[in-house]
Amino acid sequence: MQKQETLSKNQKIILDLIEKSDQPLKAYSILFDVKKKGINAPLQVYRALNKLVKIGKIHKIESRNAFIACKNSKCQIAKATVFSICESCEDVTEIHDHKLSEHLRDFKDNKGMKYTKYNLEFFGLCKKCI
Amino acid sequence: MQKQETLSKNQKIILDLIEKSDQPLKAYSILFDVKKKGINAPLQVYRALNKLVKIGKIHKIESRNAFIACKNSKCQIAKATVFSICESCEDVTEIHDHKLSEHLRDFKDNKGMKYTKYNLEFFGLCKKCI
DNA sequence: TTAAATATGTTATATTATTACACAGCGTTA
DNA sequence: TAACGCTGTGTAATAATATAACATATTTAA
Repeated sequence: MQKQETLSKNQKIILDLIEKSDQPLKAYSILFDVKKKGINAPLQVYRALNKLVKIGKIHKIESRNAFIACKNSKCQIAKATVFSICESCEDVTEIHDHKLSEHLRDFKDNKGMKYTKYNLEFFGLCKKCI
Repeated sequence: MQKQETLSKNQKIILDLIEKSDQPLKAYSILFDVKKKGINAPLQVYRALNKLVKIGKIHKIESRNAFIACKNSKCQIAKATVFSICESCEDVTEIHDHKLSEHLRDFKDNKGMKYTKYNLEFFGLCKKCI
């Protein structure tokens, strides 16, 4: 909870914007929208985005280069993310599936690698687009 | 098998290069390397890459914007990919884990979405970098 | 109260990817 | 065989995504 309160001015502006959207936003579309709030340069946006990703307030949809708010209040750290993406309407939903999370969390390869994070993206067609 | 033989000139040149590397290559580094073979423009590279991804000969590492050859002869279609990525040395390995694949293949959300594809990337530290 | 860490603002530039246009080769089919 | 669709090539221009470098301010903690 206190994480939210210690966000800086730019971070708050950008998180607000992303939280108002239920779909992922792209960096330059964010930039366009926050110009009226005095944020003028891409770097200002990317700095805020990077921080927000780091603290788990938002996630990056890697295959789309876009950023979506995390609705899971428990998810303070962006270390385990699962998304479904409709390839027709581009609707993106974050998935919280206990069983799946367990499998992913418990996964061990045979190379002795130590995992700290994962990102899973499912692609297909949503109900509306089938 | 016959897919390989029907690749075009540019597609072959670029697949050869990627297959010689055990690590992912970036589009513009590929472009640099194939200039001596007469491929001069980014678009020529991206067109070949897109085709090779589509037929499953290579995969895109989304979090790195890089392309790696698929070593799995069965994997003709890029529809189910799992990678481990070392965040220190950037070593990337494709993972084939039967049990994990099963769980991912069988996953159903509660939204009636029809999945055709997924991509999973694990991040952490490899044995050498721990 | 100084140092370290974090954030800001700005300019320029690097990196990644696509649009648009002209044309070539190949197999189908009418 | 000619017309067509499909896939691929080549080239130029440009769009979209992201970072480097520098100067300065603010907050935090010792």
